[in-house]
Amino acid sequence: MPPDTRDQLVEMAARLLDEGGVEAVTLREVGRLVGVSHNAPYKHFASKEALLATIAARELVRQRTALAEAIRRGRSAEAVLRMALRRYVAWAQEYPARFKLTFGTWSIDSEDLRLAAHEAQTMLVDIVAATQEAGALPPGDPVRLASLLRALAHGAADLASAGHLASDGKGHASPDDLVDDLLHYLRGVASRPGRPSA
Amino acid sequence: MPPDTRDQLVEMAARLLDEGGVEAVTLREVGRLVGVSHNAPYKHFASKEALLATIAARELVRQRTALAEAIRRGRSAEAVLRMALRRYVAWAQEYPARFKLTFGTWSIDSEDLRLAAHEAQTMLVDIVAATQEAGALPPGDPVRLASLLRALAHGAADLASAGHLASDGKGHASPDDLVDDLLHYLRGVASRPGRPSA
DNA sequence: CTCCCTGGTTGACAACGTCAACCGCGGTTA
DNA sequence: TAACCGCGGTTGACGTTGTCAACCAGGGAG
Repeated sequence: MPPDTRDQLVEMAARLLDEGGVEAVTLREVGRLVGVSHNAPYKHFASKEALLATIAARELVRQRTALAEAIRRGRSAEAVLRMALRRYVAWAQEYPARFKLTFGTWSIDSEDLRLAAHEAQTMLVDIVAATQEAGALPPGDPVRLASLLRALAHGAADLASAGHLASDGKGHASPDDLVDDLLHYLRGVASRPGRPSA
Repeated sequence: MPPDTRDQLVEMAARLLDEGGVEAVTLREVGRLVGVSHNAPYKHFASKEALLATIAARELVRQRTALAEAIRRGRSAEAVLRMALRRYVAWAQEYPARFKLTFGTWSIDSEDLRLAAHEAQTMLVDIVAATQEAGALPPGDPVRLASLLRALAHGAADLASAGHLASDGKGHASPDDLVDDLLHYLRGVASRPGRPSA
């Protein structure tokens, strides 16, 4: 069978999302572009939010896949970690609307979404734990350390994509720079005593 | 004069924003609540986005004021820095919609907005520089270090407010915890060699 | 007195999300 | 074979929204 209508709807919605942000995604326009009536999308998605959630879930699955691939090909654990964080910020800058949608507040409560997000997080925690064992990160709860790294990558990407990083010319730092800085600092403290976890 | 219509509009819009998120803010409802006609808001704001931008600017100004106050009363530079970051994440968690609006992508290009944001950033950089001099942060470009700290606080707050931090029970870390972790690590590396700035 | 700006009104329009009703076709089943 | 049913599609309608246009009261400037 040729790509069925549902796939085309998701694809077109993603295109609109990339081109004009989430507010440019309208069910009627999506249907129009696919060549069906303005109400056809409702035969595949319960609501506009459900369609957006489908896009977000697809994006999370892709990210998990890319992460698995990075692990498979990566040399050292630290290299894999750096690559994963770099990929995260690069993706956020190339597709800011998808990024905001995927990691913004989900208006719909989808099991797919939660599962996909959980899997991606678990993989990151594994990478962090491996990097800790390699001595390139300080010891401590790997979940918490992964949260720290993820929060920094997320914040840097979000601020950058909103144009709130380095307003004036001098000390402008890209999200990549900030990720590198943090990894550098953490490696510096890796061989020292004192962990923050109680 | 009693609070003029414009102020009431901003106030009501902020209330709607807090109660139901940005999508709950509608010009017509705002006018309704204030007791004027559905088109009265257009006599004060060119568009819905302009009204939202006004709220964001107001929020930024308040933040700058609070920051200045914290500097005035703070004991050590490090205490002021920690307090500022804590305040940031606490505010984000108490008023998530204002937070997303204020630090999200601005759909309108207001000079007020840029100026207010720039001032707030400058104050943070000053605090960071003072903390560096006190030896509680590693040396290096204070602008870049401030970006690092801000990115972490922002990312942690954003992920938390979207429910993407610590999905499973075990290693759940609050934004405050992550801020503390980062400050702890940075203090640990403060007295060591090796700065990331080239 | 007249003019005009400010802040308010009502009315209209197009677009959107969503609901309801209808419909043709393919497969299941009696 | 014939009746049936659900899936994917249609058209039409409703209420809400952002926004534009036209109109209007009143108060200060000339």
